[in-house]
Amino acid sequence: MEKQHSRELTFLHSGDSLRQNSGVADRTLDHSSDHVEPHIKEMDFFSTQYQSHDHHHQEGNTNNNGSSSFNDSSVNIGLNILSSSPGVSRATNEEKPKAQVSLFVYMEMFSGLIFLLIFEFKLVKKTWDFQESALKMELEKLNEENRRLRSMLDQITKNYNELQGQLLMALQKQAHRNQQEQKDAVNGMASTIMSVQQFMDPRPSAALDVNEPSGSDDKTQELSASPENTMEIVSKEYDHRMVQNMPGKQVSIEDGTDQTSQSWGSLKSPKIDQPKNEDQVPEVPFRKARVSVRARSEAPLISDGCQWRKYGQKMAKGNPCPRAYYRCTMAVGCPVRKQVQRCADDKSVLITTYEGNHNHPLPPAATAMANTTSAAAAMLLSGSTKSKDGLPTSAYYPSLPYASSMATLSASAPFPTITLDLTQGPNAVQLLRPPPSAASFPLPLHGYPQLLGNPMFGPPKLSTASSAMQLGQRPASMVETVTAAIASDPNFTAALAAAISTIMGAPPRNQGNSSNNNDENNNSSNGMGVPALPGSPQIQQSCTTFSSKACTNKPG
DNA sequence: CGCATTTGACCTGCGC
DNA sequence: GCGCAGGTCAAATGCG
Repeated sequence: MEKQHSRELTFLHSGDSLRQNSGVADRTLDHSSDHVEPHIKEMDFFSTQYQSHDHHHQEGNTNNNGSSSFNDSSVNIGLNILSSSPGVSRATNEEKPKAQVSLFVYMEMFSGLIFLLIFEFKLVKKTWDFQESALKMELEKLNEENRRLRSMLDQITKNYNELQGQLLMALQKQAHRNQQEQKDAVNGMASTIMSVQQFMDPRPSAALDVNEPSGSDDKTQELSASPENTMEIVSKEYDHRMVQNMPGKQVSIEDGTDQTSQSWGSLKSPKIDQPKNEDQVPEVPFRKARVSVRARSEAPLISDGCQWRKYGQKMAKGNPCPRAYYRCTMAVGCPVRKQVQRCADDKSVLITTYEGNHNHPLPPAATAMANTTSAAAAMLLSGSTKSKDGLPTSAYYPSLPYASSMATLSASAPFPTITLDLTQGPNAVQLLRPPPSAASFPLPLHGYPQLLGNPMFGPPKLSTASSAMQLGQRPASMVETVTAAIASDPNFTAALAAAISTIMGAPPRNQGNSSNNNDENNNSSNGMGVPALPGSPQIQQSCTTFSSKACTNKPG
């Protein structure tokens, strides 16, 4: 017991004096180990009584006896320790100073150690405090930046909403004008198509005969008699519907529903009823459009933030991988469905095809994808339905918020399908350049509440002359615009020719057209990313491809 | 036990 | 009219 204490203390000694003392201690131990042991057990090194007493005696010894006292203190240290208590005899007190010095050294060591520990603790605490304050400052900085961004976002949102309101107002005004000028528009369109087709393809087209203006009031009915004019009817319906629904649309926008979704929900009636007059237009089911997203993923599903329930799985022809069918379950009656299938050529590519629009608010995680698909669908639908203006309707290039790198309009799918290829590099979209005469306008706002209501992303820009015309220009200027576009861009001309050929039910004439794909590119492009115009008589099949991808679904 | 998934049957549209 | 293929339904099954 006593030996252990001695060893510890000896080990803790430092400095010359301490080394000296360690020798003293060793000698003491060697000399009196047998006697000291029972007494040491009762010793209290931490007693204040001892400390003050020892201190006092140590000073006295140092002054009076000097170093000699150290030499003589080698005997009976145990007794010395005991004699440090008050009331001991004088004879034993002679040995006391030397032992007290040793004790004092130990105590000094302890106190030094404790001081060191406290110092170290304070140092660590200071470091912590410093780091904590640095972190706090950083956090405050981030908070401040967050507030700044928030205010910017609010400002942008406000501006966007204001612009949106102005746009809606302008569209409403334009609607009334359009109704009055629709006859002229039809006449202008017919003559434009005729002139363009004669320009591109001099062969006579009997289909054009039905486009001759009849001059009767029931023009739509007459036009609907011929499937070749379905596109035009649809376009009129679309415009009328869009304009008519705008005021009521605001409600839908607010509650997150849209008529497109509802109509898409009724999948059993994809065909377009041919109205007898324009008053019946709102009952016409809207076209189904699909947005296919290609992304590399090993997971069976890409996480788009929505909740889906699988309701079916089929083996699709031409693909060894099964196609799974999912339904959005985030809200009761949500019409959105999606199909998930791995690419037959590249199993690492997951093809997710979305259909419909959500009729419920979306979580932030789902907003990006929903915006992307909505924007893509809007691009597709707005393009094809504005084709009455005689322009290549998909010739715009949205900056979709979800990093679409390539947009493909599929011609082989039963419904208009646009493919967003996320497997490509981000620069791929640069391949798709807008026509020179294009003007930038937001997407048509019909049926896409997510586009309207979500301030996260600005409205995807569409660069299209048709958009320009629809949103602002008078239909009377369409012919001029078409003429200018044709004159200015040969690619545009080729695309238009292909589109019009498609409209007229004739196979596309590849005048300067590099696309010869028969499967998906029947309505095809000119190889410059300028799409042809969809709008074949069967609306469901009216698809346009301006970029053929290897792994798009090929039903049938 | 409730919910999600699986899977075969059924429906519908389209081409021949 | 028939067959094919895509899409959907609903009972069966699995899982937590």
